[in-house]
Amino acid sequence: MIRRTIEHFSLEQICVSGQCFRMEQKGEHTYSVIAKDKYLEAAQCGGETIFYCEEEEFESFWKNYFDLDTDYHAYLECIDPRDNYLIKAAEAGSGIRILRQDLWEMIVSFLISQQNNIVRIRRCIQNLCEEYGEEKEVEGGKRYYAFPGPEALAGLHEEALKACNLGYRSKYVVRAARAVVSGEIQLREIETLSYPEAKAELLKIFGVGEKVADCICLFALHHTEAFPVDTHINQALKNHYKRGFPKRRYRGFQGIMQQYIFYYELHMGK
DNA sequence: CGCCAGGGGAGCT
DNA sequence: AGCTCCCCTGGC
Repeated sequence: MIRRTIEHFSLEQICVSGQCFRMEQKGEHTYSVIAKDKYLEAAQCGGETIFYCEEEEFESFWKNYFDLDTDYHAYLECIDPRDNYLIKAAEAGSGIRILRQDLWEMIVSFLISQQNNIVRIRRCIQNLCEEYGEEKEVEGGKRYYAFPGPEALAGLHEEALKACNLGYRSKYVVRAARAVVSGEIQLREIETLSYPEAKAELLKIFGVGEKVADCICLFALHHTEAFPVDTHINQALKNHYKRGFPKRRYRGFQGIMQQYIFYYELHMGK
């Protein structure tokens, strides 16, 4: 069990920020997360966060996963004080972190996300994991399912994934899995590339377009200059940035600002 | 039953 | 860059 007081960190905000589909609220202050083959429960009371895991696992995995070594205060400080909208958005979502998630998981998750809502995306991924992920067990006896690797999905027929509720996105996932297994798409190599190079590689995957590629770059590769534009962001840009979002001002970390805006649009209503 | 929207994408021009 | 068409579920 690890206790930490962390500035600009909110499990609740991260959970509903829409970048992770395997994090859920368990109790009033408690959350569970599954990432790769790992399971974590965490709680937040006041300014203190409790991670229910061994120190070794916290240090070697979760600390990096939650991006705890990054100074988000510095990002918040950069915001144009005259930009009332962004100031409000960032205040509302100041506890958001850009998680460092697994590349394959993000490819599949955001392939599934297209023309889909968050509740259903979560269900699709849960179905996928329960059906094809390896079953794991934590000490308390609690069972969970790891995310299925490309090998586990490459041999499937499209119809099999339709049973997981993926609908027409099934073929995207199966084809992506085959591309990885065949070596046509090399995940380890993509991880070493710059943002434009990685994005170009990801765009080669059937079913991956601009928006999905940017989500993968931001949430898996931590290319914080990626600025995914979906319908909500598009709406916000139309309403608040008629002359375009000031990407120059936030060069290199527009993606952080995107998350504040996305969170604000989705949860603070309009 | 029909209609439509939900964090798009492919394939055109 | 902008357009059309495609695609699957769930809610109304």
